[in-house]
Amino acid sequence: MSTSDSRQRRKQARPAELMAAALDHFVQRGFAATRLEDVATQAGVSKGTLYLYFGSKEMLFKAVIQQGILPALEEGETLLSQHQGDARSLLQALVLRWWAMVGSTPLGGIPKLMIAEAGNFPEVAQYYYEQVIVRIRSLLRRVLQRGIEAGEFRPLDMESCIDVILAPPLMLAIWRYSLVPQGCGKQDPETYLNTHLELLLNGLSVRE
Amino acid sequence: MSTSDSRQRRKQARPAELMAAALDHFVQRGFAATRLEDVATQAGVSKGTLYLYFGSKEMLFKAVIQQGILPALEEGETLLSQHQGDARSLLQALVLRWWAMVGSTPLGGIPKLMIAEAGNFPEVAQYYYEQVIVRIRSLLRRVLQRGIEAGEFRPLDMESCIDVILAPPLMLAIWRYSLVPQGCGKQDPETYLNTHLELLLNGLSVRE
Amino acid sequence: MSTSDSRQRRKQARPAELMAAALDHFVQRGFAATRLEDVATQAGVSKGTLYLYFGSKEMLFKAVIQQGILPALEEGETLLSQHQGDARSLLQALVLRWWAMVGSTPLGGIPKLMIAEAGNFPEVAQYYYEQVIVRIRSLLRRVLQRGIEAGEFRPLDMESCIDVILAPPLMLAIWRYSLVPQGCGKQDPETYLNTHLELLLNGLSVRE
Amino acid sequence: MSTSDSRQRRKQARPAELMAAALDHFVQRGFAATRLEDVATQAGVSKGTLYLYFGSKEMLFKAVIQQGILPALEEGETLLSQHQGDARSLLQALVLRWWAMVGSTPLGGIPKLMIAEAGNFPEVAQYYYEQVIVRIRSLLRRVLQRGIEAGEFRPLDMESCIDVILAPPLMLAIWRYSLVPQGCGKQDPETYLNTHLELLLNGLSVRE
DNA sequence: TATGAATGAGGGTTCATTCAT
DNA sequence: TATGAATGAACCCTCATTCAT
Repeated sequence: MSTSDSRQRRKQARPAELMAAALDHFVQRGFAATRLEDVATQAGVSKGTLYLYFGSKEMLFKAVIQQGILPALEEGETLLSQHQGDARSLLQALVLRWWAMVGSTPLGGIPKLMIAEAGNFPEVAQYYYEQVIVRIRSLLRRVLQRGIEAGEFRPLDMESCIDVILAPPLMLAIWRYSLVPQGCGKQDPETYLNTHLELLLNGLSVRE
Repeated sequence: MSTSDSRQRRKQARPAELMAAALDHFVQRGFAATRLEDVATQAGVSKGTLYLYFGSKEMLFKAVIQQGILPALEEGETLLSQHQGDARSLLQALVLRWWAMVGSTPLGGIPKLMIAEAGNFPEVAQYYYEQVIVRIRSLLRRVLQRGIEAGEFRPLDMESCIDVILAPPLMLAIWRYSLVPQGCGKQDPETYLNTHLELLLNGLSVRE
Repeated sequence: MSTSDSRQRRKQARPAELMAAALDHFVQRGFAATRLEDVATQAGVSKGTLYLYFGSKEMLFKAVIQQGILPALEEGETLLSQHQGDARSLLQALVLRWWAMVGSTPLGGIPKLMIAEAGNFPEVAQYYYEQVIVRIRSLLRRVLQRGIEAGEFRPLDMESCIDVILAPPLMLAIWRYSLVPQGCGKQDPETYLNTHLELLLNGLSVRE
Repeated sequence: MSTSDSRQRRKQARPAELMAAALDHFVQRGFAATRLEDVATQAGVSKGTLYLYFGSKEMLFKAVIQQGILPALEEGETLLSQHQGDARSLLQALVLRWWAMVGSTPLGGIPKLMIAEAGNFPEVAQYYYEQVIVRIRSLLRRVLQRGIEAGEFRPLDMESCIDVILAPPLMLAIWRYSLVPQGCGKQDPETYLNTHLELLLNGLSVRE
């Protein structure tokens, strides 16, 4: 090859580095308040370099979202297809795995970002809804269905249940990128998720 | 009199009208992406008039937040002091009243706004945390305490429980101002809150 | 009126002032090399003010062209409809009037500008062609026709003749805004146009 | 040898290829609007390679002009020194040869380029004026002088005559690189130049 | 010699803010 | 009090230029 390895490797890594820096800033300040120069600086390059990889601020934003949602999806689908146990443990595993693989990583900021910017990027919101939310809901729907059929869970309004299952983990991630960095409140994700699951599974379970 | 009543009334109402318009825009697009001209236009005045009532965009923002959180606080405190029934029904009443009086009104957008802008306005976030979140949590803490003491509720980790109680109503409001306006998903607040309460109260309740 | 006269008058005059300054710069340096800040400064306003009257640099350019071609057209049409004499004197009058009313004024730079920027603004070039060139040619065609029918002029290839009539006055104007300002050559428009007409009319005339 | 002939030839030809590509773009879009990357691409090299041959965009521009004007000069001088016939036929030959050897080739775009960029490159304009225009005018002056002395031409203002002789061929070339490529108007150079010469020589000739 | 990734100055454009009326 | 024309700082984006390979 005519270009050196280190150079090649750098070129390969740049987009990911830039997207990571961009995610940081977008999540912390929002799209409009993020200065591309800050993103570039954080990634260790100059402003112009960004444009070698992303055509515009908006395209960078979209790339950040797209790249950010893939891991979550794969995790979920994989888990569901592999799991063998009962619905209770599956639900538990889903929530805890999501936290471990997504919520607790930088990608955990994407829900906050999408919420904040949905009004400015309707088509990205649409995309996020279809690719992420619809799939996650469908995944949870199948789990609930399985639990109800197995007599583990009470039959409750399915869609509402899904929302109630999702809300606490989502709020955990959102909080992490909004008030917590400002020194407001502390989080104990372990305890929090366990309490959520405890309450949830107890709440779902059939009373004699 | 040289100034008519209607004009007087108008002048009196201006700040509130401007804040309402500003809230609309801030919630929908965020602080940075909101143009003061749009706010002024929606309020039916010119751009310059805004500055007769608010010193800057930032001060307008802070005023919007401050005015927006007062009703919620009053509601909660009133309810707690007046309520006579058991903890279950008090919890239920709190959630449903909050939705009726705050969540379902334009003020319901404030949580989304605070979440989105906390990174850009740390001192507002701090203020919001102390004035709203701390109080609401303390309110819920008292309710839970009462329920546990009365043997209605199981003793669970208090702080986590509070988070879990808050998350679904909050998400309901946030959703309402993020993805739902983009045509993503539909909401049935009644069913949703009832399912939440059903699951929650069942989850909290002591098993024999 | 609520706004003062002087302010109103200023507002009214601004677009013309800005276009005059812009014409100056566009003609001298070309579209791309013209800095809007320079245009604004020359017009005595700030950069931002330009955008109160013209949506973009390109729209300013188009406005400059459009406003710039109107006077020339009116002149020509008026002259033709009013003239009573023979074709020779009409031709002479057309050329000299064009110089007096257009070529020697700042508008005389527009042909150079159009020539330089045609490749960058095809649709403006099209517009200029249809609105200016086609009309001028048609005007000259009628004059030549009249002269031939009256036996004043020899029958020559009409379209080529028109080009040959137009070229010297055009070059006179173009020169004025290209090499002459750089200190290259001097112009004596009177003599030049007279020589042109002398040669032309002699060249057109029928030999016995 | 380590370098093949074809590579050697390539290296030798590079500057000319680059200048040809640059001429194309400069003529079509102007200096400022021309991107060096486009020039390099059209010449089949990378952007950086340009800088191996030309120190800057401006130096490339100057080289293009300098290389572009040499052939025209040689043509003219050669023709004058060789010609034996009368002034009429010499004038005719000059115009037609210029068109054949310069005007109709890519070099025909240089007049348009010089006109457009004179304001941005005064020293290039100066150079062009001295090296090209002054010489061409002096050439034509000698021809006219010869014709007047031989009784072929009427005595008219010499400098104006030169301008009138030059204008139509120049406009022919300029048109070719401005409005014609935008689909405005068609050119028939043969007819056009013949009409020009016909009118011109008739106009110059002495009446009995 | 040739490449193309990287740079950063420059300029178009937006919009919060001011102020004369 | 209300207006809206004017301002200019800020920021996105382009592209001539550099340089490590």
